[in-house]
Amino acid sequence: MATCNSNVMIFHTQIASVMEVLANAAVAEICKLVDDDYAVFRLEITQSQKENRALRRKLQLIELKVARERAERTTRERVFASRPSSVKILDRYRGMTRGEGHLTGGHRSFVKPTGHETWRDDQPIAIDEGSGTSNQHVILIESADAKAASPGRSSLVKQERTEGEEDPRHSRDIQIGAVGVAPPVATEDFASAPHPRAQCSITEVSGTPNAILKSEKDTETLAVTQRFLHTGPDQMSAPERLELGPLGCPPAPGSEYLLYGNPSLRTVHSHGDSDDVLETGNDPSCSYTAEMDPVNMPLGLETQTDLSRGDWKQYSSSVYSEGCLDKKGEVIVIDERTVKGEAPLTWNVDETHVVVGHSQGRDFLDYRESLETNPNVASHSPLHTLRDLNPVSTSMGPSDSQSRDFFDQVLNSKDQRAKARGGGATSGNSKEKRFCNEGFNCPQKVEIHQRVHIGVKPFSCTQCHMHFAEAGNLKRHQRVHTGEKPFSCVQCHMHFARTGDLKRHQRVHTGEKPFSCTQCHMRFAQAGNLKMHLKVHTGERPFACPHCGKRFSERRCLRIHQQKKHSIL
DNA sequence: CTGGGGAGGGGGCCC
DNA sequence: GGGGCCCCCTCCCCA
Repeated sequence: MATCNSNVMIFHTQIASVMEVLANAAVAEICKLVDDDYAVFRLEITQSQKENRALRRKLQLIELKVARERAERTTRERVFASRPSSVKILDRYRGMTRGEGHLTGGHRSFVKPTGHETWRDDQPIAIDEGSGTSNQHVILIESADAKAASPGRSSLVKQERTEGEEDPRHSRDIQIGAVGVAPPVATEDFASAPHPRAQCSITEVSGTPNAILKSEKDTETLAVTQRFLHTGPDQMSAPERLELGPLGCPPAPGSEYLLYGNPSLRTVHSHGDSDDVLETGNDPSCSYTAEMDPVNMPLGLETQTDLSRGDWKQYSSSVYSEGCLDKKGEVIVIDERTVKGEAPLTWNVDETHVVVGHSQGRDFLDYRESLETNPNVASHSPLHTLRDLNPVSTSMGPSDSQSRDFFDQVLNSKDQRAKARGGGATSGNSKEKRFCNEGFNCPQKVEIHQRVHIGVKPFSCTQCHMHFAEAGNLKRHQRVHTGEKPFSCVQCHMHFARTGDLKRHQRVHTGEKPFSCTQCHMRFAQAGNLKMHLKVHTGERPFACPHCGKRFSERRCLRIHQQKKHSIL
């Protein structure tokens, strides 16, 4: 019995030993697994940290670039300030101030003649005073060095506005300036920097105690920038230089394009080496996904105030593209996108242009008309809606009911406009249907198309105030400034900037009049002329003189009448 | 002086 | 990105 008990004890002891060994082995295995996972986790953390550092570095490069650009502009402006004789004041807003909302005439006043590469001090420039109420002027300041390096490109374009100006941009400037944030120097043209072809686009606000400038992304950047301006980069402290980073990006090229606006009204995923991809959701039909992560968007979102008060500038300036301008010959790289052509591109980060109207006033007119015909539009217009958007809640994805409402309203507005146009070969509901119910294979096209609806016009001309939703339109527009008219008529000596103009002109020679009146035998070479002619039959006289009540079929007739009868310019 | 046609300039937008 | 079309605006000219 004793022997049996002894054997049992030994057996239990052996079992305990085996279990201990097994337990130790299990613990070791678990520890090994934990260590492996921990190593992987650490690796992932390290990679994330590297990515964060890279992004931070990219941000710092942008900040430094802004500072350099501002310093350059300050220097230029000081130089130009000593040359008042080179200032030319042009009223480019004649039409708008007359309520015509059209800039054509104004443009013609200062578009340099073909063959003249630059405006010179001794070159006569028509100064069209236009209306006495005109309160906007453009000052073209010639830059000798820039002219030498880049003939044919005006160096500085200043816009002056008087105190009566109601331009929201101006209002924002006043608002910003009132708190004494910005120094009384030049504005920021984001990518203008020392470069042979560099141009400075200065938006100067006059009529205020101090020339009010652009807002800063944040106060820290402002402080560094101001020190930079006063001391220059070499005088900066080492930590500041380190913080701003080296000049990884070369100075911005000379620019005729200002890529106005804030791509981050919704997030534009166009980074890295990958293709420009807009992660706009699965629905390609005008899908719209916006992301804004405050954690990953450190550019002063906390400084955002309230877009409803007109702080779009601050807003956009804090979220401008983190892209880096680069110039490779004639290829300008912006945010990993390349734009070929003579006209380089420039980021202008100072504000977002959510433009519902445009210079010709057509869309503004449409908006007014919509107000007249549909009072509800007044409270649901894109303008109102944009103002009402919460600047912090930038998510405009389908889940955002407010944003959905916004787009519904904008789309309705556009639809109304299309209906107002009516009758066009491609106008009407079918066109609108094509706008939004058909998919876009290319995400970039989605983005471009979305601009149609939300009115964002990120491409801005550096030589005038015009903004465009598409880069191609900007390029086309710049022929207005360059005077380039590459299309010539073989039957006469006329030249045109566009093929369509030439094609239309050639009807003069061919006698083709494809537009016929259904009420009479009249035929016309242009649809617009037919439309005007139709008023003869309808007796439509929509333009009434506010002074005598006389009505006219055309606005021009009313204007002439007012000029001659009432001495109203 | 006004009405009306001819024609060019230029922006919006789609393909 | 460029082409093309649509549309609006304006100027010019003439009856």
